[in-house]
Amino acid sequence: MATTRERLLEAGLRLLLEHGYNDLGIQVLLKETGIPKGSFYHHFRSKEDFAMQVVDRYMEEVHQGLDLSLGDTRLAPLARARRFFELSRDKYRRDGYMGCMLGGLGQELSGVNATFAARIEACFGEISGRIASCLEEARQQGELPQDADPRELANLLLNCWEGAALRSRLLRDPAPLDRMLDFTFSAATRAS
Amino acid sequence: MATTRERLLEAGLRLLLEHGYNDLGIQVLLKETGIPKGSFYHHFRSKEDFAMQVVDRYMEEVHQGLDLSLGDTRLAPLARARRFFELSRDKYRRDGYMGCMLGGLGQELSGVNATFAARIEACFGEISGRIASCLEEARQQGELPQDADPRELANLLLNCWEGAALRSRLLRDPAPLDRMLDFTFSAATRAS
DNA sequence: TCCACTAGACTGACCGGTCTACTCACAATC
DNA sequence: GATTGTGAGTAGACCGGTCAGTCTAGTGGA
Repeated sequence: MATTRERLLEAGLRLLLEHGYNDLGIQVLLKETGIPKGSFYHHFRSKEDFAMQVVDRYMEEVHQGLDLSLGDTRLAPLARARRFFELSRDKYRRDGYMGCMLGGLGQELSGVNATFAARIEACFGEISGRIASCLEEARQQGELPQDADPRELANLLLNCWEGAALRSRLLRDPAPLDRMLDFTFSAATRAS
Repeated sequence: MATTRERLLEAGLRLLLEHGYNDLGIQVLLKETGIPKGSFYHHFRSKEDFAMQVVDRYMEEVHQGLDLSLGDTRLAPLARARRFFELSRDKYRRDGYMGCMLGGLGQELSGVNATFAARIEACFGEISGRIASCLEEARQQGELPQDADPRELANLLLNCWEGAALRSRLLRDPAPLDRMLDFTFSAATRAS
């Protein structure tokens, strides 16, 4: 049996994705996990602290996905980048197409909570940075135009992906994700 | 002085964009407007009813933007579509780059409230539909490849826009919006 | 007179967070 | 090796505050 802390974070991943931050009550989390309140506040300073640690946990999974895809040297660099998004899409399917937690929490909280906004933006920065390295490799190998800007392109892919993930969440359907990938990747190879 | 109902909706536009749904208390709305609770519940059945009407109001503004841009026959069809997004960007600037209310409420509520999810998706459908008509015209005039699919392309533009709007909200910066427009519009003209 | 509307006190439920009591594995002591 | 002390973790009753929503009273124009 996993530790109390791990069980809370695990449930947090699912519940925060579904409910968002403000709609998720501590009591619901505790009821779902069968863990009493005293334990929760022993392991976490506050609800906000908890959510932050859930985000950390979420990012661990994201980085695993990046390791798996960008590190797959059997693929050409551009295919590795695309593979990351495809792995993400597969993860979304397992979650019932609820989209991306970063996009969800970012939208909900960035208007009010600067700490959260900064954390989520930092997460996007991390992801975008790793994709950018991969795209730079693609550029050097001639898969992208020589004058392409890998960092800009990585941010663009990520942002468009988040938009597609929102639409996918609304429709509970992966189609917007695939359409976005087809369009942006075929466009990226064609122009700077 | 505007009517009580109008003042509430007006404040709702601003406060829902900033706080989202769950973080916005009725009391805050009433304090900001100086309107007593009895009046609120005279004009609106519930908080959810209120938010729905704020969305309706938001969509009126969106349609005005669409009228202004897509109806501007001095521009070529493709430029009209782009103009709509530029007008939206200008509106975001006036709001302090808080992104799009549809994206915000969609992300926050679509995991829990099916009524809201359907309403927001319908809004996206309306917008996308009007852009698609414009893109169809662009296709007929040869601005887009003959085999381009205007409806798909319109959805794609809108989705990518929403992603860029989220990032713009996180950064309080319009750059992601402009980058997205440059990339997608130059790509759309080039390929199907 | 009538009714749309204003006005705000009030309600019960629920919120995040605190508090004290308790359990139990394990280390220190003789 | 039995006894005792210690602290991490469990357990849930409880707290003040806030929530959406209700209720009754009053107001003012038609």
